[in-house]
Amino acid sequence: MEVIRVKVNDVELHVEKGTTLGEVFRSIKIDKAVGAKAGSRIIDLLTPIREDLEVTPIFKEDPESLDIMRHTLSHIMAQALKELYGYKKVHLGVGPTTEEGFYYDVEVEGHTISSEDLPAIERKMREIVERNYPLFRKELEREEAIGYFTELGEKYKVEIINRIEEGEVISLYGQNGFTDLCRGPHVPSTGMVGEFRLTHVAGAYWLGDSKRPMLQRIYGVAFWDKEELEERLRFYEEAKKRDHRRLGRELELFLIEEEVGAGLVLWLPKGAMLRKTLEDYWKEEHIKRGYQLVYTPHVGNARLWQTSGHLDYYRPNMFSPMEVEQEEYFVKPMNCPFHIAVYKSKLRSYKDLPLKLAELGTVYRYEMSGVLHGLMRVRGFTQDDAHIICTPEQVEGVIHETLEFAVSMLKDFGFEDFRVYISTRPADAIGSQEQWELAEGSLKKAVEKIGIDYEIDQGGGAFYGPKIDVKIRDAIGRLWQCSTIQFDFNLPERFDMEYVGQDNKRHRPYMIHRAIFGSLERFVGILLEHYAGLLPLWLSPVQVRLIPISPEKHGGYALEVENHLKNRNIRVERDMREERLNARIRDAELQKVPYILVFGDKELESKTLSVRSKKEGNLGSMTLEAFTSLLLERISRRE
RNA sequence: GCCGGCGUAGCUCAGAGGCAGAGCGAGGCACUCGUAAUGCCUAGGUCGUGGGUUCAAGUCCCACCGCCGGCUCCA
Repeated sequence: MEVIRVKVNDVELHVEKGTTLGEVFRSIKIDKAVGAKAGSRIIDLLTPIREDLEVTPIFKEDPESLDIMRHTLSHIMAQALKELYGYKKVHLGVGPTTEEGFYYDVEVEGHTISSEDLPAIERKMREIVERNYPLFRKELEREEAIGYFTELGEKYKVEIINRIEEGEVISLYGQNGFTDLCRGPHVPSTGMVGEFRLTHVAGAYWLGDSKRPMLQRIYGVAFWDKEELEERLRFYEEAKKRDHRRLGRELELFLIEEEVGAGLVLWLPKGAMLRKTLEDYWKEEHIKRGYQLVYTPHVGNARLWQTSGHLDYYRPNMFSPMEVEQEEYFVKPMNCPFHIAVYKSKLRSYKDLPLKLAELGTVYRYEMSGVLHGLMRVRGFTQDDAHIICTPEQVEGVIHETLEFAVSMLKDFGFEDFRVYISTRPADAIGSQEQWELAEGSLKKAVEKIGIDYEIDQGGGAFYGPKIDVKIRDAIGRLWQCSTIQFDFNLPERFDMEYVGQDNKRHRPYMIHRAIFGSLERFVGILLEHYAGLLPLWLSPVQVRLIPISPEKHGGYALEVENHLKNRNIRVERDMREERLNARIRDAELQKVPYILVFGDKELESKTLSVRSKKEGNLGSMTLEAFTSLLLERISRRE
C-alpha cells in the first residue's frame, strides 16, 4: 500500500494513494464541504488523490462552490433531457457553467426544444435532485472511452475525447444510469445543488464553428440561495424595463423601421436634441484639449479604399459600391483615410505634432442581420472619431492624455467604474518589434499612471497595432465597451505619411485612432439603459414642462416664463392641451421630464412658480429668478 | 449568415379554418378642473410581403423581408 500525505488546513493526514477527498474529509468530520482547492486548482470530493496535497475545503459560503454546484446542475439537466426524450435520442455537446448559472448544448433527434419545454425539463430536474443520487467518477483509457461513448451514440463526446491531449486523464462523471464525459468538478450528490431556474433556449454552433451543426443551448441560472436566485431573475426584469429600444419609443427619441432599412436609425426631435447636447459637449471638450475638428465626406473613391487596404481586408463589412463617371465609390466604413488625407494636405513638421484631428463621422458597415440590436448594433452610426499623429517621443504622453480625456468625459456622464483591457501583439502582426514595444509600453504606463486596474488580452491586438479598450459599468452592473485607443502601424506606411524632423529628414509618424463614446448611437443606448430613461437634467431633451391649469387663463403667463427660460438656453415645452391637470402631470412624469411647472390663479396672482421635480417631488413655490438660477446651476454641474 | 420564436390599428396585445377585436394613443363634443389617467362619440386594418392548399385562410403549407433570444462575426 502506497501512502501519501494530505494536509487539510493545518491537519496533516497519511492516507492510501487513491483515496478520495470525500473520504479524507469524512475521516476528520468535515461533512459540509462541496469541494476543495489546492492552490488555484479545484478538486472535488470524488477525485482520487494520487500525490501529496495541501487543500482547503470549499463550503457553500466560498465563491468557488457555486461553480461546482452549477456544473452538477448542467449534468442533472442533461439527465433530465435524456429521461424525457430518450437516452439514445439526446446527443450532448458541452455543458459548462456561466457567471450566473450553466447551460448545456444538446441535439435532440426528432424534436426541437422550445421555451415551452423548459418547465417540464425543470420538473424532471427537480425529481433528480429530490432523489439525491450519489455522483460517481471513473477514469477510462482513451480507446475505452471512445468505445463507450460511441456505444451511447454520443458523437460529440467522441469528438471531444479525440481533442483531449495525450497523457491527460479522461474522466467520466455520472449518477444513476447517466454518465457523461467530464473533467469535473462536481458536488457529491444530486441533492446538494442550490436553487435554479431554466431561463431560455437558443441556438449555438457546435464548437462555436459556423460550419458545424447547430445545437440547442439551454440556459439556466443557479445560486445556493433562493433569495439570490430571485434577485438575479429580478435583475432580468429590471434590464427589460431599461431596454433602450422600449425607452426610445416611449420617450420618442429614435426610430428604426423596416421601411427605412434594418439597422438604420432615425433620430426623432427629442432624440436629436439629446444627440445635439452630446455633440456640443463633445466638440467643446475636444477644442479645449487641442483637437481640430474636420468634416469629411460620406463616400470615397475606390482607389482610396484600395490604398488603405479596406478593399482587401474589410470588404465583407462594406456596403456595395456605386458607380459615378466610370469610377467606383464606396460609402465609408471608417474615417481614417479621410483624416490621413487632411494630414497630408501639407508638409508637416515635427513642430506641428501631435496633430489631433477629430470628427463625429458617420460610417456605414454591413452587419449580419442576426446581430443588429436597437442602437447598440446598427449598420449606420456616428463614431466620435479622432486620429492623433505624433512622433515616437510623443507617444507616451499622447496615450496618457487620451486615456485621461476618455475617463474624464465618461465621468461627466455619471460613469464611475471602468474596466480597462490592453490587447497585445498577435501572431500575424505587422510593424517592427520596437514599434510594438514602445506602443504596448506606453499603453501600460498610461493606465498605471491613471491608476486603473487593467487586464491584458495577450495576442488580442489587431495585426496593425495594440490597443486599450475601456468598458464602463452601468447602474445595474453590466459592462459596456466604449472607448478605444488603437495604434496603427499600417496606414502611415500605406499612405506614406511623413513629417520633417528636427534633423531636417523625413520620418514616419505614429498614428493612433481613438473614440471615447464609441458611437453616438450606442452611447445613447447605454445612457438610456444606465439611467433607465431618467436622463440627467443637462441631457434631458425637455428640461422643463409648463402646465397652465387653464390654458386660456394661465397660458399667457406660462408663455412669458417659457420665453424667459428659452432665452437662457433651457429646454422648455408648454402643454396647452385641454386636459385635466392630473392627466397632464402624469404625462409629463411618464415622459420623465425633470421639472414640471404648474400655473394657476395662485401663481398668476403672486407671480411665482409651483415647481415639481421628477426626482424630489413637489418643491413648492418659488420665484422665476430662483428657479432659473437653480436650474442653471444644476445644468452647469451636469446633474 | 445559422438555430429557435414572433410579425394583427400609431403602441401593447387577444383572435388558431367560417362577420377583424380590446385597451392606450389620435380626432370631435361635453366637463373648467391645484400635482400620476374626466366622460361620451368617431375614425383608424390588403392581419409583414409573395405564392400555394381549401367552397372558405390572420388562422394550414412554402419562400422572402423584418423583429426578438442566442451562436457566429466585429481587420
